[in-house]
Amino acid sequence: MTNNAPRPETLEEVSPISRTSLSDKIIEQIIDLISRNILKPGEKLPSEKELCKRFGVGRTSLREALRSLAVMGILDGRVGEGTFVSHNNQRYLERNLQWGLLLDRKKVEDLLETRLMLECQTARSAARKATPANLKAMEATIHRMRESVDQLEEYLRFDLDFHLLVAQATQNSILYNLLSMTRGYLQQWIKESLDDPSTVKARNRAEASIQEHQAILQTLWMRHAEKAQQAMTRHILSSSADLYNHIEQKSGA
Amino acid sequence: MTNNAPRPETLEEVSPISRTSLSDKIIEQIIDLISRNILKPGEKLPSEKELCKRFGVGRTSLREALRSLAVMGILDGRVGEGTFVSHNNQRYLERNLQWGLLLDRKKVEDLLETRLMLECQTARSAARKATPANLKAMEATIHRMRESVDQLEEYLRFDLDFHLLVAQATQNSILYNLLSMTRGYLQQWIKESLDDPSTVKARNRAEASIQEHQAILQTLWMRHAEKAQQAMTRHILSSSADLYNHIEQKSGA
DNA sequence: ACCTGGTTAATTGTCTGACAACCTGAAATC
DNA sequence: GATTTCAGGTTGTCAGACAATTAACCAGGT
Repeated sequence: MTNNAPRPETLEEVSPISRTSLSDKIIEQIIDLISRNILKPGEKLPSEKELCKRFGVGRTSLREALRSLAVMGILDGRVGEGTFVSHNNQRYLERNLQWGLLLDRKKVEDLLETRLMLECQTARSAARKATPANLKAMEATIHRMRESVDQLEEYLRFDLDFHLLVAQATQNSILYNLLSMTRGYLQQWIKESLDDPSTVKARNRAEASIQEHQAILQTLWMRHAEKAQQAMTRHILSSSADLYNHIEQKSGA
Repeated sequence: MTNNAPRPETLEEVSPISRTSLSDKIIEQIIDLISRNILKPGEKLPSEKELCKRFGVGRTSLREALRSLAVMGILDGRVGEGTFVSHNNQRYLERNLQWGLLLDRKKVEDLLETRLMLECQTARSAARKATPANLKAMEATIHRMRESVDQLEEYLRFDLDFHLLVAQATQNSILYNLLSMTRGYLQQWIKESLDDPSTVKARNRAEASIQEHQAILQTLWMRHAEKAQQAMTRHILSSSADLYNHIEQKSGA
């Protein structure tokens, strides 16, 4: 992001100078403050007037920066209260992919394929790195799925939780973010497809799904990477089947 | 994004009303126009004054929207010329993930692990979907790598090209974007590590690398998904080895 | 015909001041 | 003590102005 291009040696290498706007610089500074944990999640920023004085810029530039960060989900402006650092930076990628996919619909199939890859590789990695605490948490989540098998909303939330727990067990935050955003975006389609009367009974699907989750968890306990990957692949494929039908049917109509 | 929450049936379900700001609504409208291809990539938007009249808002709100879209890489404002729809929406994800990584400046190791997963799965998918034209393009790129084996900059560019061609062959734009982003972010580390005198001779590494690329291409011609994945995995692992050394050494110092 | 320079109009970038909508907390009132 | 009211602060929005930059046009020289 910063302009540290090498000094051009020949005329070919001259690059257009970056006339970064003031708000761009402000954005970089604020992101830097957050990444160095000087601005902590949930914390309130100084007022706009105060920030204007400190940055030495007008309110326009400052506001454009704050607004951009708010749209990206990094800041959160509340009228009459102030501007706060969003406490869930983790959801940042998720939110942004949504903007991106709004640009580029039709990509649900791509998303499904990507998700399959991410999930099965995540399972593989989790089999190696998961701690007993991670696995116990997954166990508890499966239990909650079983209890809420008749409440679609809750059930789906626990389902999502399970997959996020697997991703978390890899201790790879990038992987976690990627998986979280793909799944987050698919969530609405999943719900739609389960509400679709033409699909197999949601209830049956849910119980089969619980079995699959259990199977995945077993392979993780066994720390068997290969089997974990296979179990996850099976699960994703079968849970994607309804989705594909739903999508084809919808696009055909 | 739009507020289509169900009408609350009970008091429990009342949700905080979304006081979406004007600029949020403008952003949604512009994104919608772009996604429906009414605003085409590269096209010029009306001037800010004109847009203010059409949207019926002040210049502040409009500018905050345009600025946010510019930061996300969707629009591109040029002083004295106008505001344009960015012609490479493809770069959108890349750009945003970079912002995300700035927030989360944790480990390059996570990135390397993620890259390994993406690349080997990409190769697998490419083995199924690549067209002869795709494969010929890869062949040409390997040829160029061989010719520029003594010019680090060029060589690395072709190397990157090859991997992007593989990703492109999957015909999955999301996968392509994710891979492009991870690799793009690692590029600077890769160059650093090859300049590092303590690593094995760059020249030797480059020639070994060309062999590996050739091997990958062969498996793709054979349309053998399993072998493609293996070949790519080998390649990434061996190309990552130097990187790991370089990083450990650097963080140790 | 081609280049050169200057002028002008249009456009984005930035600043300032103002007002509206809103929240918080303390003072005033019951 | 509980409730209402009010004052101050904060974000959201608007309007006007100027600066910086660009494109386009036009006249003049070669």
